[in-house]
Amino acid sequence: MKFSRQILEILKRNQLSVTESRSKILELFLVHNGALAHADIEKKSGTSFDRVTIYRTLQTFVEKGIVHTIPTADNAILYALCRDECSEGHHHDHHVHFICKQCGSTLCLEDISVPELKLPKGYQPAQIEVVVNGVCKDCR
Amino acid sequence: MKFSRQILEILKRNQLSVTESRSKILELFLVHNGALAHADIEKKSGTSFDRVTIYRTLQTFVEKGIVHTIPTADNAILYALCRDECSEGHHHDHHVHFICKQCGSTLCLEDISVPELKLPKGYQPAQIEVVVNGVCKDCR
DNA sequence: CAATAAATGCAACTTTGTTGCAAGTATTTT
DNA sequence: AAAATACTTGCAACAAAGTTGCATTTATTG
Repeated sequence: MKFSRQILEILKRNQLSVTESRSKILELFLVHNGALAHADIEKKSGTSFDRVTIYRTLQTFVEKGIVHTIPTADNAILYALCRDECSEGHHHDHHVHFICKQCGSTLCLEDISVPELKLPKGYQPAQIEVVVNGVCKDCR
Repeated sequence: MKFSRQILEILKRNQLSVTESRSKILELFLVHNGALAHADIEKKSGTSFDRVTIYRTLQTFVEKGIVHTIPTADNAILYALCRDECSEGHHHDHHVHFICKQCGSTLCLEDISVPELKLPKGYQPAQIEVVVNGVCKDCR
């Protein structure tokens, strides 16, 4: 049960007790550096955790703002690490996600800013999700 | 079994046989003028159709480009009518959807153009989905 | 109107996600 | 450092969402 300082730090900061499943799942996100679906985690963790535990862990992470969900056209829920700026319950208002058609991996492009949108009269925007589909730099 | 000229026209144009479920579901989309989830259709059609039929009808409509799916944060698949410009299999490359927090309805804002995005080097965009969350003009 | 092709409904099944509760593990307190 | 407390986990059972094969019904074509 020796996990990196970083992992312990993240969990502690969010007032979560440090358990093996949380540490391990968080490690997966840190290592993978992209979005993961529930199924990915189930596989990559080596089937060691109960399905329910994974569901609950992800849910907790979302609530704490450690991770956020990404909507996709084919309706698989994807989860990705938030940057430090994400505070509890309040994620970035603008988010750009890139899904590669080839390798299927999903990346958060948090450096890319979402341009202003002109909405019709009367529409008040609160959050904007942008999902770009295409070919990533490794797959060309 | 008297459905509007428009409905027959859409089905015919897509080489689909005119059946009651297809006509009725298509009518729902035309009347509702917004996005519908599978569950909405099940309710609004008056439980007259089998669940499976609805799944298959929606799938067919998506394949033919009559309808497209909208990714949402809470991962319910939404379907919305495509404009005429959507040809088979090739939908709009840019799409703006607005989901109202209050009334929950989802609209396609196809008149709104998606601004250019600057992606990091090597990333080739193919399709851009923009989902805006907020308050619609009727709910203010 | 008959022949053919396609769509529907049913049943059974798979996959995905949820809930309550007993047992186990982490944290806090002394 | 051990006991008390609080939280997490895994199991079982369940609910919801989606899929597939096949017999029956419905639409289209000549």
